[in-house]
Amino acid sequence: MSKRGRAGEPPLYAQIRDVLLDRVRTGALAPGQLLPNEFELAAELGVSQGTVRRALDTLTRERIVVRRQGSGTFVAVPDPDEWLFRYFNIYDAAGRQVTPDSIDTLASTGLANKRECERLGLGLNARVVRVTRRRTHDGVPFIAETLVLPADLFAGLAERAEIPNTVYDLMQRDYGVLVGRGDERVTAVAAGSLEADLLSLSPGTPLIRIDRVVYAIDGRAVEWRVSLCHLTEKHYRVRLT
Amino acid sequence: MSKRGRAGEPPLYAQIRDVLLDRVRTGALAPGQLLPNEFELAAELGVSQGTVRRALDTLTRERIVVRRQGSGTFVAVPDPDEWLFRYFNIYDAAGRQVTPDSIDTLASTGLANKRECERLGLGLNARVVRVTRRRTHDGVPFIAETLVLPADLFAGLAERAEIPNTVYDLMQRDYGVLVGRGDERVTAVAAGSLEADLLSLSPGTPLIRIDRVVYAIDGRAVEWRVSLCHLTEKHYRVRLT
DNA sequence: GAGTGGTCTAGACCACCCT
DNA sequence: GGGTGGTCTAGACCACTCT
Repeated sequence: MSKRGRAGEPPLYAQIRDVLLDRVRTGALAPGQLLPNEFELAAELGVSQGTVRRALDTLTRERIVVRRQGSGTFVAVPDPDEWLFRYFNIYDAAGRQVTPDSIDTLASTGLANKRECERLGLGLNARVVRVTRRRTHDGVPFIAETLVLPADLFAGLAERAEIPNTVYDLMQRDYGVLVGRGDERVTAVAAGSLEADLLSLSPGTPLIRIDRVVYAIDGRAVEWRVSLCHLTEKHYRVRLT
Repeated sequence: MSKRGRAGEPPLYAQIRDVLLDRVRTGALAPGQLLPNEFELAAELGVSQGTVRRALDTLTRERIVVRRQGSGTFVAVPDPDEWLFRYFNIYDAAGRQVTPDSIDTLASTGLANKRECERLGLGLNARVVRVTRRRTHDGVPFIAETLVLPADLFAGLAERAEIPNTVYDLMQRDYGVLVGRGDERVTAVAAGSLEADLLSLSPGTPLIRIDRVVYAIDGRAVEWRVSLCHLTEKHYRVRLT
């Protein structure tokens, strides 16, 4: 890392961000841990306090760290509820975010098929963990979904006694995979006989099909999920900015 | 505006942001206009250059201004293509954003009904402009939509010879309404006989229903739109962050 | 070369949290 | 009261754009 931004090199504050992010990724800084204050970090890294601040501001926006005035800067702790809601954008008629439960969860491991390799960016002969489940609201099933995850990243996942309601904080807590962003493709489909059965519908009922790929902060795809949702008095919410 | 952040007062950079935003809103700074440089603004407003920079950084993120190193800071010019794509999140199978055209556009003015008043936050006896149209891709109609706008904000809109393909840059160019954000509710519905006719489908075909309210930067609702979309080989894309 | 925004530094004071 | 992040200032140098 050089002091002056020589040709093509990223600015100092971005380099500092990367250094700190690496410490979180490798576990040198663990979730919940208090970071040194700005002046200590600045001295250690050989930059000014303002540059450290700028790096920490970036990490705050990326939800990697949490800053509390008067207390300090902490590595963010993945919170199950927060993660459940962050990617679960279904709201009821009154505008309240819906809290789903999971039932009939089944997990297995197998060889990835062509489509799975494609969506997850895996090589040939890669193994995947597949999870199927139904999600309910007030006891009524309204989503049937399948999750596909690279088995080498999540060893032993299929053998766990229980798959939690949200897998994203599990990824971060137990497997050290930092979730960064996701990409969804939404379409409308007619319920087939399978979905009709799972969700107690007439075949042909219109459903929302959400095809989601989630990427780790380093860009690797870590989950492909397809959710078929029957939305009555509920909707999928998108904020346009 | 006070120099020191006294109890409860927003920070200086936020106050400066508001001052500059007001100049854009009132037209004192017109779209495309070059702003004074950071030092001139700082001198004029009685703050330091760093504080002005921070305000301008905020306005840049909000897409109110555009900064070009070596050239200066300009008030953003609403660009039809940019605005069309910004809120039109439909992509084809190859991942390319779809460019829609409009046909059969009809506009009229009338008294707002209860639902319209509700969604647009209008008082009783308010008038609205209603626009219906179909949108096509490669000449094939795939969306039927209705737009509802407060008539007092958009005087003469219904009488225009042509309603453009995207109304959002029109709002900003011709009516001085700065578009800030939108909120969409997505559900799946079965095509009724009307939609089936408009989009050449069999009744009962699953459609995506997008119910959108768009708000100006000052928080007023400026459009309520319902789009019924038939997505074959296309999808509605959502980025999760 | 003149002018602009982008980066980086150094230092001050304030508001807030904890003990 | 001592330590932390949040704000604000002043000034330097760099990279980029235009003429």
